[in-house]
Amino acid sequence: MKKPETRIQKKNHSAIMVAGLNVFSQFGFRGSTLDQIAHEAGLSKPNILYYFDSKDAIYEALLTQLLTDWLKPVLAIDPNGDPIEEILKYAKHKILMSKLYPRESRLYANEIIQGAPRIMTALKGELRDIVTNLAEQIDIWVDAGLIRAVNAHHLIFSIWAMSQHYADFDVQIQAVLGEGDHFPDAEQHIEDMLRQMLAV
Amino acid sequence: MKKPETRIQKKNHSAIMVAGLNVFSQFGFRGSTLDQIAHEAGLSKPNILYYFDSKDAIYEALLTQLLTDWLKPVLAIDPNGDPIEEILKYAKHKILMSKLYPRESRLYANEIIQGAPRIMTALKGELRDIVTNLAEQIDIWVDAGLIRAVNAHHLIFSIWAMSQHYADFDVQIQAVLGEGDHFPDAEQHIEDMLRQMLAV
DNA sequence: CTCAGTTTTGACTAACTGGTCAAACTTTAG
DNA sequence: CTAAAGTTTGACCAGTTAGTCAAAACTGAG
Repeated sequence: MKKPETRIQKKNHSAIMVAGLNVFSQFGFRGSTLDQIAHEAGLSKPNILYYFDSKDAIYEALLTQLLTDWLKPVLAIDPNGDPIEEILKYAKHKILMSKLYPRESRLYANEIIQGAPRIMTALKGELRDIVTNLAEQIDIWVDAGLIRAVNAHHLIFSIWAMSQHYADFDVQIQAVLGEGDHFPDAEQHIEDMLRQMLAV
Repeated sequence: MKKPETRIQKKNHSAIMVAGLNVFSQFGFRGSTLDQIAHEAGLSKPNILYYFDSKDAIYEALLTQLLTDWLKPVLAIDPNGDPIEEILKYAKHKILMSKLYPRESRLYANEIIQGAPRIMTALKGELRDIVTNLAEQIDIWVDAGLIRAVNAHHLIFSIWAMSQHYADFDVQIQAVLGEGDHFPDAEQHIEDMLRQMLAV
C-alpha cells in the first residue's frame, strides 16, 4: 500500500478514485463497469488497470478511505461541553457531511444494503466501539440529569438515519419539494426535534 | 397486463416475483442476473422468460406492486382523530412495514439511490400529491394549536428516514447492537421522540 | 539530446449476460 | 383416451465484462 509518487501517478490515481466514487455510488459494485469508470476518469480501461490491480481494488480503496472519514467526527465530542450542544454539534456535522459528500454517503448505503460483505469487520469493530463510547457518554449525561432519559443507541441511529436520508434519498426529496437546497430547512427541523427530545 | 390464470402460472409467477425481490433488493437492477433469479425461484432461465418478457419486466412489476403498497398507509390518517395519535399511528405503521417487508424497503432504496430512473413519474406525481395532502393536514393541526409548530414536510421525511433505516441498514444495526430484534426499542424511541416533538 | 524508466494503448481472451427458439414434455378439457 | 393448449428445456447467439500483454509513446534527469 505505497502512495503514488510521480506527478502523473498522483493525478491519475485520484482521477480514478473520483470516477470510481461517481460510478460505484450510483450503481453499486456489481452494477458498475470498468469502462464506465475509465470513461468518467478520461482514461482507457487498460490504463486504469495499470494503476489499480482490479475493479475490486478501486472499490476497496474507496471504502477504506470512506470508513476513516466517516468515523472521525464522533471523536470531536467533548465530555465536558454542554450535552445538548455537543449532541447537536455532532448531528449538524453529520448533516454537513451529507450535504458536502452525498456520493460517499450513497456508496456507503449501497454497501450496507448489499449486506456489507466487505466492511463487516469494520462495522463490528471500529464502528461498534465508537458507537459504544458515544452511547456511554450520552448515558452519563442522562444519569447526571443533564438531558432527558433517551435510548442512547437509538438516538444515534436516528441522527444517522435523518442526516443520511438527505443524501441517499436526495432524488426523492427533490421530487417532492422541487429542485433546490433543502438542507437549511432540514437542519433547522432536526435541530428543533433534537432539542425537544433532549431538553429536561 | 392480464393476471395469471392457470394453477401453474399463478405458482410460478409469484415464485419469480419472490425470487426477483430477493435478488434485486440485494444487488440492485444492474447487479442482478437472470440466472440468480432463476436459481432462487427453482426454475430455468428460459422458463422465467416464458412468464416475463425480460429482466426489466420483472423489475418493473416489482416496483409497480411496491409503489401501491408503499403509498397506501397514508390514506388511513383520520383528520378528526387526535393529531398526535394519528401521526404516531402513521409512524408505527411505517416501522411495521420496515419490520415485515425489509426487502421491499431495500428494493425501493436501491432504486432511489440510483436516481429513481423508473419511478420518477410516480415520485413527482402520486407520492408528491400524497405528501402534500399529509403536510396540509399537519399544518391544519399546527394552525389549530393542537401540535407544536413543526415543518410538516421534514417531519414526514424524518419518519420515513428513521423507519426505513431499520430495514435498509439492518446489517449495520445488527453489527453494532448484536443479533436480535431491535424493533421494539426502535419503535419506543421513535414514539418517544415524536411525542416530545409534537406535544404543545 | 539521450535513453532508461514510466505511461498509454490496441488487440485480444475467456467468462458471463440477456434473450431466442424449436423440440420435447406435461396438463387438462371433452 | 386424445388432442389441443400450456409448460419446460438444451443448445445457441450476440453483446458485454474484467482482465492481459506486448508494443508504442511519452517523460524527465543528466
